[in-house]
Order: sequence, then C-alpha cells, then structure tokens
Amino acid sequence: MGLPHPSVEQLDLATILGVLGDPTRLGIIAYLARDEGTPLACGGFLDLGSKTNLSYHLAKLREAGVTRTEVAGTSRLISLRRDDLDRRFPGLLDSILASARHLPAHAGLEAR
Amino acid sequence: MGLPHPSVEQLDLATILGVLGDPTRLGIIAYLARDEGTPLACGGFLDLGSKTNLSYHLAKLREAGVTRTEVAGTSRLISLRRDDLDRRFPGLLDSILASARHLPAHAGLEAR
DNA sequence: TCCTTAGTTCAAATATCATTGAACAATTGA
DNA sequence: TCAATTGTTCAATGATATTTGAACTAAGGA
Repeated sequence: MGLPHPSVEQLDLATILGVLGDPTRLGIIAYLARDEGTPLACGGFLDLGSKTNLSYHLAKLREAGVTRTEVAGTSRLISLRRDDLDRRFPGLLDSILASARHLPAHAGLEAR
Repeated sequence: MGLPHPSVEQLDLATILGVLGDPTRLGIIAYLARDEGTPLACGGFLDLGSKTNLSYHLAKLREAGVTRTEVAGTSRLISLRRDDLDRRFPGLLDSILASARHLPAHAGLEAR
C-alpha cells in the first residue's frame, strides 16, 4: 500500500521552497541527486540525523512533493520527483541542486 | 544611515529558500520583478498585508539577502539583489520568479 | 515461531514564525 | 511650528516546526 503523494497540480511553490529551506532536507536531496537512477532507503541518510528525525524530514519532503517514497518490504525507497518538478517548475530543482553543491555539507559528501 | 545587509559570501541557500517559502514574501518579490529597474517603497506592497506585517516580511527578505533596502527620506526603497543572487546562486532567482508567475497571487497581479 | 531489521507514530518539550494593535521616530510640507 | 506621511519597534498571542526517546508495526530470515 503506497504512501500519499501530492499530484503534480497540487505542487505548491511556497510549500516546496519552505521545505527545502532546511539544511537537513537540502542534504537529503543532495544525496538523492548524486545518483538519481538509484533510489535510496532511509538508512542511507543516517549521517544527517537520527532515524526518528529523518522519518520526520523525509515525510515533509514527500508531502511537499519533492520526493517519491516507494514501499519495498521493510524499506522505503526514496527518489526525487524530477519529472514532476521539472514539468511544474522548470529549472528550479537544477538551480537549487547546483547551489547546494557549494554547500559545506555537500563538500563533505564530495570527499566520500 | 543604511540598514544592515548580508554580504554576498554570507548568502545562505537554506536561509534564502526558507524565507521565500512564504506566500507573502513570494508576492513581494513577484512585485519587485515586475520592473526591476524601479525600486518600490513599502507602501507598494500594501495589498499583500498590513503595514506592520510588511515591515516584518521585508526585514526577513533583507536579512536573508534577497532584497536591498535604501533609505530615502521617510521611505524605504526596496529592490531585488539580482546581481548578488545571480553570482552566488546562478539561475535560482529566475527559476523561482518564473515559477511564481504561475501563482494565483501573481495571476491577480497580471490583471492590474 | 522467534528474532532482527527498517521505519513509523506518539507525546512532550522547546523553539521559531506570523500577525496584530499601540506607541514611537523621522522626514517632509504647509 | 504643526501636522501628515512612512515605517519601525514592542509586547502579546496563537500557530507551526523541530527534536527526542519510548513504544510500536510490518516484513524477512533462521
């Protein structure tokens, strides 16, 4: 049984910007953007916060329509809603990801 | 005596996105983008909120580095920090403004 | 069946945000 | 000087947001 996701028409710019205005959540989408082909399980973000806290932030991202969450056994596979976001807000995701690339948090990621 | 503004190096992506994740503030920058050549006084935003409330939101935008506020007599002239934002976060402002253009709030503006 | 793994939900505590009206300050024009 | 115009500051209020640990659920494997 899938989790609730907003439709493309329901995507709201203020909501999306508000949700992305947080270092943890920017970190999450930076991780996801590293290889958009492979969805990540929640555990993949564990160095960004506690399990409970990540559950909270990942729900925010999903509810805002930034990410898609698929249930796979006991795991949740998280991916960026790239197509939907690009259709609704062209260029927005890319400019945010490019800007996030210069973030200290992401500089850390680069070193892995 | 000028008001405090963050330097270009101090511009923070999460802070900027957070500040723009609000309908009133998105409305303000949409107004400003209508004619970037002419700064607007606070009074120009009065249909977006009360005087007091606008003072609050305009301070948020200035403190995040989104807008510049120049003192001119009893007025404050507000403008977008287009150059600084483009230098630090290329394409970000434009994609947000383009996305904001499809907002209901901005549809109202179009009719003026 | 029993245990482990992977996440969620809940309640509580704290912090931050948004909005308002009243009072205030500074500039300008009569 | 007086009064009007433009905004800011303050205090109070109510609404959201963030974080935590404990308890919980659901799926998989031994």
